[in-house]
Amino acid sequence: MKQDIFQAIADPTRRAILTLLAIQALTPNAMAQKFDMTRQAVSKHIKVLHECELIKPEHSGREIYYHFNAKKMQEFDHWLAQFRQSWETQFNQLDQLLTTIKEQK
Amino acid sequence: MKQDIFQAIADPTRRAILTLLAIQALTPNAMAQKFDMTRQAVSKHIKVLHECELIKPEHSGREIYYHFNAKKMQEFDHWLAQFRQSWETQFNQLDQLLTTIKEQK
DNA sequence: AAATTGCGCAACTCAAAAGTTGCACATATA
DNA sequence: TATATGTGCAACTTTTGAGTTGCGCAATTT
Repeated sequence: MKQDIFQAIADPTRRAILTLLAIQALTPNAMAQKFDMTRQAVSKHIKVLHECELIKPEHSGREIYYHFNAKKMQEFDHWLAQFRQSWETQFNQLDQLLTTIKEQK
Repeated sequence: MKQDIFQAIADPTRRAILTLLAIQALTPNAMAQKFDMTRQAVSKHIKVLHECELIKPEHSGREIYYHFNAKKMQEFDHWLAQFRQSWETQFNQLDQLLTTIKEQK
């Protein structure tokens, strides 16, 4: 069952994992040590992140290093794009309001 | 209980509501008609979006128009910023790889 | 004032997701 | 080969969240 990136980042632990992995690749055990949580719990988060391809595994002997996949994270950027115009518009309106108030003085 | 914006956008219906409201302000009833869903169900989504300030109510008689709050949506942009460097780095590495392959030909 | 309309709130059901425990498998080390 | 280590998978419990039904309140309409 394919996971969706929006749900993947909804969880604080998963966001923390992504922040860690953006700096350096880590094994599941290494991640579990960072958070006060069993390895299996972290492993489930890893599974979610992996299924939606936000992270990628790199096998090295019996260890698995998970890497952050920046390309996938860009999908948020694309989703956000539809709102950029809105916030620019709202800020322009704010500017206009401020200008109007200034002129009224 | 304060909601968090990451959880707010995790739900597809709430994302659809945000997309609608970015275009124009709507009442809860108007939203419910857009989706095949009871008004109360939409109302719960509105509550979540309102609690984390992604939308703002504007009372007009007995109707309530909900507006998209672009300023709040920018928080995603800020959160994403920490990863921008990562994906630029990864793309530069891809560029270098492609260049290397090209030179080997 | 009575009826209608638009809303929000609370209680309930049902499904999904987070976390634990236990197990199986592959890779390393003695 | 025997043992230890790193990992994923499955079953289970507990919590969370989406959606419905029913109710009450405030603003309009007749």
